[in-house]
Amino acid sequence: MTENDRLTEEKIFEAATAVFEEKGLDGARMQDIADRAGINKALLHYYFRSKEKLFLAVFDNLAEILFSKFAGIFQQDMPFDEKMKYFFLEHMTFLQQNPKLPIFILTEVSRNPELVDKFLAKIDLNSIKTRMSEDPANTMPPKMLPHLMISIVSLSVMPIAARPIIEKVLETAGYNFDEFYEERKYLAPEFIINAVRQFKSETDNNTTT
Amino acid sequence: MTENDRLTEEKIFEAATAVFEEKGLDGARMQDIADRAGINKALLHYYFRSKEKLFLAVFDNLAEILFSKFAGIFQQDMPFDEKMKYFFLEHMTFLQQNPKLPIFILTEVSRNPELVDKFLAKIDLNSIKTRMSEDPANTMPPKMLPHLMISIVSLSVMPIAARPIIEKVLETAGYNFDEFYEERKYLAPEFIINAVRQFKSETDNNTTT
DNA sequence: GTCTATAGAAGGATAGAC
DNA sequence: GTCTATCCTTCTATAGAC
Repeated sequence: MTENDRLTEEKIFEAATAVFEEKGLDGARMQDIADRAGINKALLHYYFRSKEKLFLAVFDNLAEILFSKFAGIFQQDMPFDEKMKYFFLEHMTFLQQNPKLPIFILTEVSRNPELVDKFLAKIDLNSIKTRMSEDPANTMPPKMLPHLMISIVSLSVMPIAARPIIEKVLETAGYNFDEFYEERKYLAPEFIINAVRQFKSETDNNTTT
Repeated sequence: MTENDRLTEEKIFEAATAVFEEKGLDGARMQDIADRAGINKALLHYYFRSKEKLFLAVFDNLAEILFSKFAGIFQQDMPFDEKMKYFFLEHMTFLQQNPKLPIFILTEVSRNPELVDKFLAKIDLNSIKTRMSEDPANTMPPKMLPHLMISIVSLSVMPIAARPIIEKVLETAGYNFDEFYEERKYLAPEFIINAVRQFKSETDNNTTT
């Protein structure tokens, strides 16, 4: 029955992931998770002891997924401009398929900052930094790197995190969110590339002056 | 006792604002709000009937504050570059003083999108659009305006919304969040201005070709 | 208007049968 | 391993005294 075990535990885990992602820790109900998994509440506790432990397992997994997505893409070995185009295409498509993920992580982390430590340990930040600083960025002071990286992530994440608001505003102006989002996959990297190129030439000017 | 009424209702409202902002709708407890306001639970219901009604009052007020902040700043009458510098300085300082506000609004709206309608009615989107399109942006297609505006807001909001994560990552690299945040008040507008300037010259090239 | 006391419902967790 | 039944706590909400 080990096969059966695995299946049940997995069904619970998937159901819990969906419910926590949708409702958050406080809004999630063990009953909802049980219903969604097609079993009863008692089994949840048999497999995961408590709501908190179940939540931590789910959070851990989701945080890993979200952050390995950053890391994986940044670590691609290609020129900066290509990397930007590749990142936004991949990352924004990923978020499209996981629209609740950013808000879930941001909210839970905001209300319980200790959660951050758990998943940051898993990520090799240095290798991302190295990869990023290989390209045009090496013309900028190291201090600028965090700004650049956070700008990149901001442009990618916000449209999904604020989707209900953006969608309504766009509708008011006669635009469609899905179209907007597809456009943005291509415009966002241009935006970054332009900003960096401009910055680079400014730095060059300063240096040559 | 009308004076006293106003005071009590206001105390409750302030306490509720703090608790809802911190814990969200599901995590907030009427008991916490009562304690914080220095009264008892029964009085909450005397003034606001139910938790939901109290929440709606609080949400409404906070959404108004957050969005009037956007609108007010964008409506300033000054050249585009100045407007950007002014916006990031004002807005990021405002968020610094209200760090829980963005996550609160984003989370509640994400879990109950109907909330959006309520506060969007209050905002004059057209006047913002007009103000924005007066400047360099009138060299870009109208379709680009939403992208630009959402990019601006993204760069301003994300550092606060993701603060616990960013803070830890920065620390790992030997940087300090507060310093980073102060730098960003000045770097973010440069970033936008550069990206737009570059775009503008590209458009010009295309036009002259 | 403000309080104490309590109703009534819901949710997390466990006992015990199969 | 899975279920039913139930305990116990917590939370919203109200009744009723002052």
